[in-house]
Amino acid sequence: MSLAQNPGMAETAHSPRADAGPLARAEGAAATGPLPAFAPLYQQIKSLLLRSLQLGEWQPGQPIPSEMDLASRFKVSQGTVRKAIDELAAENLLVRRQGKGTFVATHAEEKTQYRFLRLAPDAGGPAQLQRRLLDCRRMRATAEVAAALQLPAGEPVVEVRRLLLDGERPVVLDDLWLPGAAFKGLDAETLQRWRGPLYRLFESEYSVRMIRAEEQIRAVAASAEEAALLQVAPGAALLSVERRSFTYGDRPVELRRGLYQTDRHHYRNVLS
Amino acid sequence: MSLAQNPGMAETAHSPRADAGPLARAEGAAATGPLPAFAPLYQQIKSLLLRSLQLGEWQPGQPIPSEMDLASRFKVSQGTVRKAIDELAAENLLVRRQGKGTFVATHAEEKTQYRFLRLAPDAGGPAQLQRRLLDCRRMRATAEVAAALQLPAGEPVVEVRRLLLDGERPVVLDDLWLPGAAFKGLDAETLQRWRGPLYRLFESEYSVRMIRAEEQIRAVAASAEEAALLQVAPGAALLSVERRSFTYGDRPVELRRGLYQTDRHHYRNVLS
DNA sequence: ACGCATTTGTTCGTATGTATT
DNA sequence: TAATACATACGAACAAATGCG
Repeated sequence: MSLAQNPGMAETAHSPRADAGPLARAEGAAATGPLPAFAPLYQQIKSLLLRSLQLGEWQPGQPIPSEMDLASRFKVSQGTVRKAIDELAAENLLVRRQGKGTFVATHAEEKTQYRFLRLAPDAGGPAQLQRRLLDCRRMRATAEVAAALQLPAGEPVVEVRRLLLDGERPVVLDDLWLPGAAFKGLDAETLQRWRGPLYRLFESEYSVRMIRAEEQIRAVAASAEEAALLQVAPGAALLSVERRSFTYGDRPVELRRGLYQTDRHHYRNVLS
Repeated sequence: MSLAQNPGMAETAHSPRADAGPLARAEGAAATGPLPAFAPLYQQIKSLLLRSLQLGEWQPGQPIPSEMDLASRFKVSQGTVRKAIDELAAENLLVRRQGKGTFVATHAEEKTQYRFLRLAPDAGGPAQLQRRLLDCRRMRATAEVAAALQLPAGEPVVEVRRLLLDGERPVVLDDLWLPGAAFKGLDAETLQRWRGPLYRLFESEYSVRMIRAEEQIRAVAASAEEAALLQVAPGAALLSVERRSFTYGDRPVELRRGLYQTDRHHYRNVLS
């Protein structure tokens, strides 16, 4: 598809509005929902790149075409492509590597094992936690889970419960729910076999890439069951971290409720 | 000060290293500490802008010179200045307004009253909280407070305790410590008179601008005193939010410990 | 109410620097 | 060493928003 059908554009028509028509229509049909009809060129390019990411044209960890290739594909200057990529890189959807290319971000190679886990030990370096699977079953979504995942009530979901341990000491009790349709074949054995972060499994085996998450954090008192699993006294104060994770197009694909034992760890956050 | 003393630079020497010498020396003398001797031009411009902000050459809420003015002052192109400003704007130190100019960020006009308060009601819009001052006294820093504020032990500090209330209901109990030297004259009466966020007071009356903060979040059990103030049962689970706030040059200028009552509110965070 | 000047925002083009293969 | 790809830097032109006369 040609972005700029007006052949004289480069010389005479720098206005983004002048050429926004055809592209804007194409965007309106994308799964991300209707976009403003008129937008700067680089925003339109960004939307096109986003669409290619969403459609899986480029896979996580793989390079996207070079800036020059994209510029000629979209019939815009390299600088315009660059600005679009800049924003996607700032949103952690792409990763630039000088001399090598621009790559689709992946959970498969992040140095920080846990990009989304903000728990840190009070003393010492980053957390090194072991996983212990407690449960994995298929069920029908409760009203709450269905609402969080934007599914019809009663839809099949996968429910997982697990522990994260710092040596012998349980630190996190995670309950999470996934849309059953997107995670066909996910079961206890799959999870048992898996070494590594869940989001890496989701990405490599189920083509579901988490790109963003929202958390609601509270202090709660441990129930008897939770206390037993985390080896604390019933009623002890725990951090409740309720997370909704999203993939492309702001589609929620995971609901997770973590209970953190914060005697020797804390949740770290940076405000700026 | 001229950034590029080589008069032929604009025409012949686009290499950032070729002209980094004089500027790099100037940077090394700045309060932000030694910087890498060689850096891209726009990074050097960014450092110069940062220095002007730190020295108060441009005040919060006021416009900085236009991109063209800065370009001619530093003898670089407008695009290079632009990239430096872009980064400072991304860090929330500057605010760009099309058609008006670029302004030094300020706490005095943020729509979100509370840029740093992440507490949100479970239902309804953003929090609207009343302040109630409980205590304000001058004291000598404990070892812990001194370490957090990077002061010698025993240095004078201001200790403040206050409540934030949602209507009749206490929601936040804040204890905070400030370096006494930087906040001369701050006392209970000053705080009583003040309407508005503390950071706005700090900025306008004491020329201390918070630009960044780090938080450590835990779940704790309410002490008898805390429980009484927050009108919860002793031992109830509360969110403990320990915050260190920084001004230019990563200098810590506030230690704050908030206890949040999270029955009807939650701490909101976004991961990306 | 209108036009003009100013300032940031967008877009193009070109050249050179730096890192990787 | 050469080719490729991203990074930096310059310049130019026009668009859009704002404020002033």
